[in-house]
Amino acid sequence: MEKPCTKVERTTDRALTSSRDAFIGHWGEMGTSWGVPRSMAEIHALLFIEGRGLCTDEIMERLQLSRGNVSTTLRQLAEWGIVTRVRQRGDRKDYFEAEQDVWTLLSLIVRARKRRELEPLLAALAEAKALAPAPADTESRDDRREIKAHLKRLDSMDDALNRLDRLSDRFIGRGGKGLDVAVRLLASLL
Amino acid sequence: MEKPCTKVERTTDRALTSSRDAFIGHWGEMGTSWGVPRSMAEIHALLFIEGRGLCTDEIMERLQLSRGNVSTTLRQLAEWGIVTRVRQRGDRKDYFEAEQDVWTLLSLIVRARKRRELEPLLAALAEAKALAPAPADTESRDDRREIKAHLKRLDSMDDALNRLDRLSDRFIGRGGKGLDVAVRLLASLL
DNA sequence: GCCACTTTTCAATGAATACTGAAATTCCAA
DNA sequence: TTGGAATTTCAGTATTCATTGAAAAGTGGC
Repeated sequence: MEKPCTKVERTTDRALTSSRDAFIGHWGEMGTSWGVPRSMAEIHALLFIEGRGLCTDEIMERLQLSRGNVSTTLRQLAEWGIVTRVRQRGDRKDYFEAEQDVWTLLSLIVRARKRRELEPLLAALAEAKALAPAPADTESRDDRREIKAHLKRLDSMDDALNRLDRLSDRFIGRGGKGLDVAVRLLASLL
Repeated sequence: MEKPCTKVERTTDRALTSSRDAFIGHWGEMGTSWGVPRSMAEIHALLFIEGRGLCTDEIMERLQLSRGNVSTTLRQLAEWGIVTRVRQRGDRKDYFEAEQDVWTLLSLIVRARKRRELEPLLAALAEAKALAPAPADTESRDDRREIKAHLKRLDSMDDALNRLDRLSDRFIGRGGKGLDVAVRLLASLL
């Protein structure tokens, strides 16, 4: 026979689950528009919002994803440092838990994308500069002007991105609270 | 018969073009990993690096894209404010030119994405909060604890994203140099 | 108001990417 | 070491998303 509290328990759980589902759904949605596979964003959201370590099977079950997908995605999230693998002794399964501090989380995301995308782009800009002709005296006046304008565009882009690169090194590099500090600093300065 | 300078001209042009192509290619590549269609990033890159107004046909020709694609993409870029439509009198064609100031460009990008993605996410977080059960006295001690932890997660996320939202309003909202100022400020503070 | 030209729309196509699931591999407790 | 449990890999499949191109709508000059 059920205790009276069972009913209450169930509605509580149901509400919690639907709140979590809403978060997971929207986080996944956001992911897609930022070039992150929906299932990766969802897995991360699930781990974040549960706030405890989950094993592969729990994640598969809850999000209805294949084992391969979950395994691969968890490894990537772990590489980015957003999720950590935890082993419980006496249990062979791996458990995964998500970084719970939001500023640390954001830092980790920014760091990963900076490495994967900003740095290659900076290299590419250098390449484009190298490819450009030098504004030598042998060129016509118009050519020299055009070349200079071209180089100026590349330089201004390079300069801005380099600034951002260095800034993120300073405020995001290693450790968690740098971003938090930077944001509070800026907010206080207005 | 060719004049001697023609040869020089051509190599200059070729070098300029290959430098531009490199930029366009890499910018397009970057776009895809940020959820921006390759052709959109390429069109923007072309307009930026040419630094002058181009018409639809020139863009189609240069990037080998269909008319429909170019037309649609230009309209979106114009909506974002990254590109402006210019009409030359005595010519029915529309010409498009890209914002040339990099900080203004970055501001416009941030602003557009904030509207399209950050703000909906904030609304979604509010929804998730509303869906969560209240930690009422009728709940068991454990339930209350779990509910509170859940709300705390949602709140910390909400708080961080709201801060970013307000910061960007302050430094990015209308006008171009806000981002530049913010970045220089932060850089000087370290 | 008509004609020539330009832009926009959208259903169909194609390309890229994510996902699956079963086989191969690794791992560890006994 | 071995057996069973867990994880990883990967070729194939599905899905999603960008792109095309032709037809429709719009636009301005005459």
